[in-house]
Amino acid sequence: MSDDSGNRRPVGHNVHNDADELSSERMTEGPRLPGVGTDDDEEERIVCHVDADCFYASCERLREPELAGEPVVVGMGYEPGDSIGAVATASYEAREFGVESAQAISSALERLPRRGPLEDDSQRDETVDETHDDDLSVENTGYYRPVDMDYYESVASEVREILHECADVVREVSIDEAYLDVTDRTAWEVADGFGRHIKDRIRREVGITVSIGVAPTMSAAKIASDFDKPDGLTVVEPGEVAEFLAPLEVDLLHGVGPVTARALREMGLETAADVAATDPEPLVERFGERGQELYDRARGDDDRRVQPKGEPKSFSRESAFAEPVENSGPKYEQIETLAAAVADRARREGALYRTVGVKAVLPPYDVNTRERSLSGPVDDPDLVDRIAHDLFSEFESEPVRKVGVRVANLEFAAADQADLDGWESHSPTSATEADVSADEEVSDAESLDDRVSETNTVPDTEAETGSNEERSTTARGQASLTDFSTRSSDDS
DNA sequence: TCTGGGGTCCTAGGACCC
DNA sequence: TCTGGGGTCCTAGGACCC
Repeated sequence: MSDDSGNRRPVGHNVHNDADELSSERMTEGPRLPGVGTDDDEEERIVCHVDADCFYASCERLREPELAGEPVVVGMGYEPGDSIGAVATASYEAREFGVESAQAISSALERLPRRGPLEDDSQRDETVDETHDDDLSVENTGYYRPVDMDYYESVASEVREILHECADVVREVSIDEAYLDVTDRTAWEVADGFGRHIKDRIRREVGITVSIGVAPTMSAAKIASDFDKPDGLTVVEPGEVAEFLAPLEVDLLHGVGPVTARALREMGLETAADVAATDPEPLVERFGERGQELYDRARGDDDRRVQPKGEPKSFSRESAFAEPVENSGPKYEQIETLAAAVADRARREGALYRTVGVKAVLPPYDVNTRERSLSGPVDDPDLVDRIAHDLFSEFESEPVRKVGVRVANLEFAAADQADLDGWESHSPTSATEADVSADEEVSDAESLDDRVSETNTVPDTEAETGSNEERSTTARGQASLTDFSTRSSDDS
């Protein structure tokens, strides 16, 4: 896009009494006890939101500099043979053709045909895009590249390193986005210089551009980083927040999607200012807790502190069929593949899971989920497979356009936890590893299972793979216990 | 918007317990 | 017997985000 000479300050400088602007409505804490050193909550924070510009496309340009200035689309599903898929990221040049992220790849191709030798329908995957020299109808075409997460991850980690050098607390939101608490690293008077410093470092050392928003709250910082994209830098000082937000359409507020936006408009609320000025009660009635949050955010109230992200809550894999599938064969095959992938992921990440779920999307777009929880956390790919299979059987004969498998209720076997419980010393056989669950049902016979699986929580970190033999024997031993109460009803 | 993939959080009803 | 209130866990679905 155009080079908008970088940054600008959005709203006039405050002449507000900034302190109350943010804290006057604040909850009902009552008078704050002075000097009670509960938290450092007291202070105005300086929050910085860093958001890479069309990150995947920028990464592709990094290793293929010829793509600079050209329309670039990164996505999946447009390779010969694939027919489904979506745009993950479009460069700004590509966006001018109407290509947007999340768009079906087919409509993207309509708006911006693919550049390259595609004339013959030879199904060769490899020979894509060899020639850029035939400048014949090149004008309105673009470069398409498949998603390469490993590479993007490597670029992202370079960026992360810089961010961690620039702030004490960093919350990575996604591969291309992070919040920084920079309260102790800068001051409002020089915040834009600080932001520029981060941008410059990333550009110099990594080679991509980011947009940055600096504000006293996370939500305002987030919106600010979006304000002047790409390559933007927007600083919203404490007194300016409400003013900065006021003119924004409601759907620009974080957490307001199409559904909520429509509902708000039906309530006559078009902008953040409208929301800020309305009576919060109907909002709460309509949207529950989110309503209050919405109201607060629209007014610039947001007392969340930037915190590091913490452990993941679930892992999942899903995949869509080119067209709805009715035969059970291919569906179960997919389920199996996904179950294995998910279980493998969990194991690689050192996670135990206590819940296994499946997803079946039926035409037109009917999303169904089923899940089952075990009595204790396990690491057991076979079990994931069996449960997934079982849960999915309900959709066995339905047309299905997409299937998924998920594990949740994760537990990460922390090293110190092992020490704490003294597991290592007193269960050398690790006989317990054989998950109760290793035999079918698990869920009934709670009291029995409970005790057994309690022991099964053993952080089985290593030593996993070697002992398969033992494991299965033990499993069988326990199976007899639980079998007794559960088995007979289902099988046969 | 005829809709890919990987996540998070919230809600609501039911089961179950005390 | 037709019955309070509170708490927690489980499941399904929905909205949202990148």
